[in-house]
Amino acid sequence: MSDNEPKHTDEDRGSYHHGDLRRALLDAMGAVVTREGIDAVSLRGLARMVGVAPSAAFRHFRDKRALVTAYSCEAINELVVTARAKRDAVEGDAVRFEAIILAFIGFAREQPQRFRALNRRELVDIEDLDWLQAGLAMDQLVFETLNRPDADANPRLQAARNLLAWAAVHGLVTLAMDGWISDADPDDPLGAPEISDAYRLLVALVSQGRGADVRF
Amino acid sequence: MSDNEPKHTDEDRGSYHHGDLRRALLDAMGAVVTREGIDAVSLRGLARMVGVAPSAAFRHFRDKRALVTAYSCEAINELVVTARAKRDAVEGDAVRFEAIILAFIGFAREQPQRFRALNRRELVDIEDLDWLQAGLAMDQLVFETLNRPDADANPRLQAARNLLAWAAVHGLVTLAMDGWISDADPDDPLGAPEISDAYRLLVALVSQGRGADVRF
DNA sequence: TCACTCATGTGATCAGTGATAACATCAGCT
DNA sequence: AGCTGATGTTATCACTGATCACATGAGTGA
Repeated sequence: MSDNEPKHTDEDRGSYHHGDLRRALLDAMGAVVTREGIDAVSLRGLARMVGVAPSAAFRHFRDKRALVTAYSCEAINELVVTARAKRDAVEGDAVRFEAIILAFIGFAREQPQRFRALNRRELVDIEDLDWLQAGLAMDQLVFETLNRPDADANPRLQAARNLLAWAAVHGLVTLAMDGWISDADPDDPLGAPEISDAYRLLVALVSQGRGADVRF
Repeated sequence: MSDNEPKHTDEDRGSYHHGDLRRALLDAMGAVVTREGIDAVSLRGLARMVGVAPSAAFRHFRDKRALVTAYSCEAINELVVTARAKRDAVEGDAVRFEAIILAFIGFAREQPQRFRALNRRELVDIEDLDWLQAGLAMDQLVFETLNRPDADANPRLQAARNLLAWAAVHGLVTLAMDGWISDADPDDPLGAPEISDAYRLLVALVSQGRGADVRF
């Protein structure tokens, strides 16, 4: 073969030395995060996986924080895209609201380590423009779905409902993911009947402004 | 002075070499956590603060995880004690419920780094007996307060309400603490009017089973 | 075609980390 | 008095993030 590669043995290949080391590092990081969580990520480990010297990573990321930020960015964007798609696939305010919630819960349940990494705000560079933009997109998605026109509601009450809904979903997901409540029931869509009950109550509250008349 | 101490210069003093190195390490850790967060804690750093060789710490803690576990234990126990005291200082189910919630929110707002450390479940040894017991005490406190006798309520609905309340409070606190929502308003008891609104809505929901008729 | 340049990767090295082992020391008991 | 065990020290290891000088090769312009 005429293209005698350097010492790399992996499936890199591309134009330059490595091809796209930045991508390769992010992909390797994805694998590590999925397998062992974001705290197990090390620059040297990623470099080893990709077959490159540790210092090479610093050509593409100023420091580890920048790497984590870029990873977080991509994860947020993916979450936003899939959530928006699921929301836009259905009609009706209440259903769309529910679709968004379920998209978040689904993401958290399918890729717990990835979702958990998203919320480790202290690990990212909160000045990073890409990251800020991704966060903005997520906020916008959430609020454009929650803040639906609701003629006869007091706007302040409506805001309170939305924040409470956001917090409750976040809390349910976080508590389950961190092991404070079990969500291992395979028969239940949300992992446990109690969680599903709480979720239904929440939906009823936000959709109808009431909760007492939910039937179980 | 007849008690010629070893080379320590600090305010240790006690019976043996150091006095109570275990305590001193935990106290030093408390200082670091409060100032810079739990991720900034290093065994060597603590040993340096206390004026002792790094390896000395391993005489009192099997590894770093054990140290963090012990710290978490003490923090949980303190939270439980103060929350229970605040709850028992008032009368009436609804008021006691609110007192517990406010105790948790207060702890989180007054000692954010400490509270955040509490929730880093992946950092502790979840087999540790002391830690398990502390967690049990907290669960018990929460549930003995939330699960008040409520004759005419469907138990499943009641459980859903309680879980939703727990999750919502946890979510509000977490979101605020992690900077997803601002809670820096000095005029508001919970840090921001939106948070207070959401909190009032939650209390109304859980206390009365409704939310639509809250006045703002 | 040739030389220049800049992006990319290498190797050596640094300080800091958790952890372990061999050694030293002191308290308290017999 | 002397033994023993708890406690602390010193030395060392493998690992981490980070930085430096240096090498190499892709692409460009003359």
